[in-house]
Amino acid sequence: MTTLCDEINKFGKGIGSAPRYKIVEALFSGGKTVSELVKKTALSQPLVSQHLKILKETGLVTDERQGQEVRYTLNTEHMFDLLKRLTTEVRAHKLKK
Amino acid sequence: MTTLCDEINKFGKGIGSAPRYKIVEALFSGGKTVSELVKKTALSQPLVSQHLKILKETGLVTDERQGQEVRYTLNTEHMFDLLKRLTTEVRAHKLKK
DNA sequence: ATAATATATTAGAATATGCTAATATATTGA
DNA sequence: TCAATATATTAGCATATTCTAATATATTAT
Repeated sequence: MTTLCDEINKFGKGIGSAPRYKIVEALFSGGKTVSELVKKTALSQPLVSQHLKILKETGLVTDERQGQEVRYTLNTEHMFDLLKRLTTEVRAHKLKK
Repeated sequence: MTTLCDEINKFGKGIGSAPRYKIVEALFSGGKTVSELVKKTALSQPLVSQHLKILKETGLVTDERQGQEVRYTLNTEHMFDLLKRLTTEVRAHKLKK
């Protein structure tokens, strides 16, 4: 079973890397294909693919093949849920003081 | 100047490391001295100090010397603010779809 | 089937991170 | 001042990450 701790930790791993956050940031404006991400982030194609794989494993993005291309999209439901849970913990601590 | 991107990235670096998240987790129940954190996390004293230094640099904790001891506390204001800003971005994207 | 395009995977070098052991500094009390 | 306790720093090794270059796979069109 995965604890909230593990998930937050994975989330942090995802956005804690500069190139990965660059990719996440690019996805805020909507789903993008790998090529589009390569253009937008100025990272090499293999590197983008490698980081997308990690982002997918951490649950931050989802992918969908569309013919020749693969479109990656922010998994906003998951992110939002995680952020909400973490915010709740932080807020609880804040009020306690 | 520090952008939101940089800050979120630093935040991720902070909680993206297993031992560091362990420390952050221990701090959710209130400020603790280094010794207390060493006990609670079962990590070595130098390691805890090293990670606390990083957590301090990323803005996740603050420290305050109390005589012989140093008490570390979660910087909940900063965390809460960051989470709120990130949540806003994610929510905006979520609604856009 | 073959060529063209998009994406993924792999191997290996470069760099960064995490850890332990040893040592240094800071504070307090005798 | 000296010993005791708490914390911080440093050096060096082990491991993990990041990156590039080369190659593999998948899809589409001819």
